[in-house]
Amino acid sequence: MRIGELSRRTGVPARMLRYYEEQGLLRPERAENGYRVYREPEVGRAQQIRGLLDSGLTTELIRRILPFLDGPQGIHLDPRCLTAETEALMRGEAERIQQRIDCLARNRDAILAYLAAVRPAADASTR
Amino acid sequence: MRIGELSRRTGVPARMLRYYEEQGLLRPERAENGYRVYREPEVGRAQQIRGLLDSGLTTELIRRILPFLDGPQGIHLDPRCLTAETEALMRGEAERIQQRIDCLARNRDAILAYLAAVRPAADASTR
DNA sequence: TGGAACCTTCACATCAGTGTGAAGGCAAGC
DNA sequence: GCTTGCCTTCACACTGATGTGAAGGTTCCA
Repeated sequence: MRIGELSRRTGVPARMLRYYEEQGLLRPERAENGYRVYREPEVGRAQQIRGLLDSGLTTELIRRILPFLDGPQGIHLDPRCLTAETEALMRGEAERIQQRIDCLARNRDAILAYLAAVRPAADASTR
Repeated sequence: MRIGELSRRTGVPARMLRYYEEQGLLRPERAENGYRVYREPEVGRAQQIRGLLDSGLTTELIRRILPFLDGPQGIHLDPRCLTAETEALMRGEAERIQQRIDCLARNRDAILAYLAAVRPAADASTR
């Protein structure tokens, strides 16, 4: 598929898909006329990148951990490519991601606790 | 305490503390000489703001939900101030925060699953 | 054949968060 | 006193992510 369709299917502006490519996050092939050609897996990939960026990760970090994140089932990288340094990076990043999660969860809970306290019945009725 | 001490205690640069104030996130009092004077609760508050910014929330959003987030125990806002619109905003934000959490958790799991698969023993030994 | 809708690259602009430095006032110790 | 360090405001600059527009090539359909 071309960039327009991927944009429509993911909700990610075409401009951003080009930017992600520029940053080394997506590597679409090219048709003979120069058009970008995306395959099916790029749909999830683009959304994943979007989510991580929204969560405060930088393109630089995403680029480094993305190779290890190929979907729920698959480990697509030869373990021999994993240097001790890279492993340390990944453990550190997992930890920092965890800290973000904890921070967000605390604040989500605070919001929900407030709402539950103010509108005791609403929580059940609106869900 | 003054801005320097708060900065040292929180790890947040003084420049940023001034910026958060400019954005309406912190409201320190002023000494007679014009110096900012922070109280004890601002320590946690500054760290909370930092964490939320790092997690991709904007100062504008933080400013709007912060009044409802006054610590684990306390609801410091009169429920009569909660309009239906504000309540909807908060529910929406709680949901978007949840989406961020889910995204981060998925990727954290992917990282850890990869590491566990590559170094089956390391996970237990390094923790 | 022509127009509509898509694609390309290039470039400039905006926004939030952050860094940094200048110029000057205040406070505490030698 | 003077120096040192902290504080103030103001301002300019950078970075990363994003918006937007220009100028031009491609695809497709009527």
